[in-house]
Amino acid sequence: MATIEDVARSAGLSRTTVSRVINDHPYVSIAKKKKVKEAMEELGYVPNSAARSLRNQRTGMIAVLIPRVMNPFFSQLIETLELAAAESFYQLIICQTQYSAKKELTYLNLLKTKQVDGVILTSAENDWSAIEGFTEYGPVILCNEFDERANVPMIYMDQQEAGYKATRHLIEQGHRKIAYCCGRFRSNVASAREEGFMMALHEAGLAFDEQYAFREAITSSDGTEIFRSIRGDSGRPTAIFTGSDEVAAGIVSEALRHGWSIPRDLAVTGFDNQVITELMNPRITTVEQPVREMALKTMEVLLERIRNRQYTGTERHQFSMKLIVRESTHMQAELAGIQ
Amino acid sequence: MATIEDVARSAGLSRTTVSRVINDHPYVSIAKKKKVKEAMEELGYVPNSAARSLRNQRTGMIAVLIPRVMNPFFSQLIETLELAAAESFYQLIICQTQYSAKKELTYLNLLKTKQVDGVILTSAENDWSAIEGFTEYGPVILCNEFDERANVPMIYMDQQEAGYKATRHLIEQGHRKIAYCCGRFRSNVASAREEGFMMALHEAGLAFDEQYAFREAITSSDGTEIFRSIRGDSGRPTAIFTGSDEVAAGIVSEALRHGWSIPRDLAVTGFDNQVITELMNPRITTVEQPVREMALKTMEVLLERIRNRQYTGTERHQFSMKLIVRESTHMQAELAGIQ
DNA sequence: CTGAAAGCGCTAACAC
DNA sequence: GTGTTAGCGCTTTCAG
Repeated sequence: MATIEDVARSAGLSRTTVSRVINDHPYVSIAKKKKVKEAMEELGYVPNSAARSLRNQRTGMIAVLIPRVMNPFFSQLIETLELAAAESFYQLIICQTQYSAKKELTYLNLLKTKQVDGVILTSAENDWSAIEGFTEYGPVILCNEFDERANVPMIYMDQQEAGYKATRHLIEQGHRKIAYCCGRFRSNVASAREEGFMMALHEAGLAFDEQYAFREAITSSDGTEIFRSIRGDSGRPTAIFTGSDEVAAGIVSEALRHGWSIPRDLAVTGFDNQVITELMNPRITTVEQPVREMALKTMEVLLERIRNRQYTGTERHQFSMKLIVRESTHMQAELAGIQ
Repeated sequence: MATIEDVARSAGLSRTTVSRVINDHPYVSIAKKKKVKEAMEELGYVPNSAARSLRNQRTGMIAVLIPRVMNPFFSQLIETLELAAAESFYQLIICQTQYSAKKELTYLNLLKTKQVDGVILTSAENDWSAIEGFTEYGPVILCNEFDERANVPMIYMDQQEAGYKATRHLIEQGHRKIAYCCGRFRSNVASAREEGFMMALHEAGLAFDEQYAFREAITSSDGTEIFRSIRGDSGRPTAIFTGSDEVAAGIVSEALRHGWSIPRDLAVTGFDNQVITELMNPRITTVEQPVREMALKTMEVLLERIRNRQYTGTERHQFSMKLIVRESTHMQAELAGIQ
C-alpha cells in the first residue's frame, strides 16, 4: 500500500508538496503538481483515511440511530439521509437500537470514540438526561423525535395535529366509538399523537374507552390480532385510528377475510402513506409525513453544526402532515375510486 | 478530550500499562489495573478510534452496497447484516448505488482508502473486470450476486431453480400463455431466473411470446402499468410470473379494481415473500428467499476473511428457495383461505 | 513556492 | 510486570 512518503520519493519532492496537491492547496507550481499526480497515478496511491481522521479530527461518518431498518418509515428516512450525506461526501452508519436503551447508549458512544462526526437520533429510547452528556462530544440531532428539555436541533412533525386531524375526520364520518392503536415509541411522538386524538374526541364530547387502546401495535400481524380481539364485541368501536399503515392494513385485510365491509362495518386510518395503502382494496386513509423534507433539513443542520463545531443550542423545525382521505374511511372516496 | 497519556499521568503509570488494560492484555497487576480503571473513569476517557485504526490497520467498519434501501428485499438483508455485524462489534456503512456503476466504484474505493475492512456487494453494476482490482485491498463478498469469473466468496440463491419452480407451478395450473416480469438487475440474478422460467416453458413444450416480457418492472406502479398494457389484449396471457412481490401486488390490485377475479382471470406469482403478499386478498403466491440465513453466512465468511487477511479465493454457498402457493394462483388455496 | 519536523492518539517490540 | 520508544500516514506550522 503506497503512502504519501512513497509518492513524494517517487516524484522527487517532499511529503508537504504531495499533501498540498491532495488537498488542492494553492502555492504549488503547475509543473510539480503534474509530477505529483503522475506519481500518485503510477503507484495507485490513495490517502489513508484513518491517518487523515486522526490528524484532522474528523471522520466523514455520521451515525443514524433507528429502531429497525425494516420499518418502512425509517428505511425511507435512511434512504434520503444517505443520498444527502453522500452528496456532501459523508458516509452513513446504520445503528439499529431494536428499542433497546442499552444499545442506544452503545451507539451514542461512537461519538465519544470519534468514530463519527455526528449522530442523528430518530427515536430515543433513553430519557434525555441520559443522552445529554454525549452532546459535548459532537452534534446530536433529533429527527422525528422531540424533547422539551433537549438543547440540540430538533426536526419533527406536528404529531398532535396529525392525530387530531385523522380523528376529527373519523368523527365527521359519524363515528362515536373510536379505537386507538400506536406502536411502542417510548418517546414523545406517540404521546403527542395521542393528545391530538384525545383532543378531537373531547372537542366532540366523546369519551374514550381504555378497553380499546392498543399501545403495542407495530406490525400487520398485530393488526390482525387487534381485529380478532374486537370482532365479537357487541359494544365494539366502529372506527380505528392507527399509528402505522401496516397495522391498518393488517386490520383491513383480516376484516375483509371475515366478510366485513370497509368502511361500512369498520373505518380504519393508517399513518405514513406507505405503498401498501394504495394497494389494498379499499385503499387506506392515511397521514402523509414529509419524510424527504425532514431528512434533507436534518442533514443540512447537522453538517452546519459539524462545520461550526457548535454542538449545543436548540433549534426547532416543525413540519406539518397531510391527511389523505381514501376509501377505508369514506364512502364517497370509495365510489370515486371505482370509477 | 482525555488521551491515553492523560490517563497514564493521572494514574502515575505508563501509556503501555494503560494500553494493556484497555486491550485486556495479561501481565498487569491487579492493583495497577484498578488504578488505571479509576483514572479512566474519572477522566471520562474513551480510546480514540482513528488512532486505533491507524495503528492497527483495521477500522471495524464494513460497507454494504445495495441499489436502494427502500427495496424491501435489501432492507431485510441490511437488517440482519447489521445485527450480525454488531454482535462482532462491527459497524455497517450503507452505500446506495442507485443502479449507478460510477457510484459503485466510488463506494468500492472505501476499501482502498481503508475506511472499511470489507465490502459486501449485493447487486453489481459494474462488470466483474472492473471490480476485481479492488480485491487486493480487502475482502469483497458477493451476497445475492453471482459471477462465474469472481475469485471471491459468493453467497447466493438458486435463482434458476426458483424461476423454474414458480413457472412450473403456473403450468401445472393449466396456464399456457405466461408473461414474464423482472427488475433491472443488470446482474446474473435476473438472467438465471429467466433461464429457469424458460426451461419450464420449454419442458412443457410452450413458446414464449416476447411481447409479454417486462424487464424494467420494480415498483407496484410498474405492476399497475403492466396490467393496463395487457388488459385489452385478446390473446393475452392467463398468468404472470414476476420477480417482485410489489410488482405482483400492483398487478393484482389493479386487476381487482377492474373487476377481474384472481386467479380465475389472471394468475400472478410474486417473489420474496414480503408482508404484502399475505395482506392482499387473495394472498399472493411467492418465492421465499432465505434472506436471514444468507445474511448470517455472508457476515460469517466476511469476518473470517478479514481475520485471516485472505482476500481472494472463491467459495460458493448456494441456498435453495421455497415456493409458497397461495390464492393468487391456486383455487384450492383460495377456498382453504376463506375458511 | 518548497521542505523539515512536530505531532494527532495509540500499540507493540524490546529492554529492564 | 512495567516502561521506553519507534512508528502507523497524514497535515501544518515555521523557516527558508
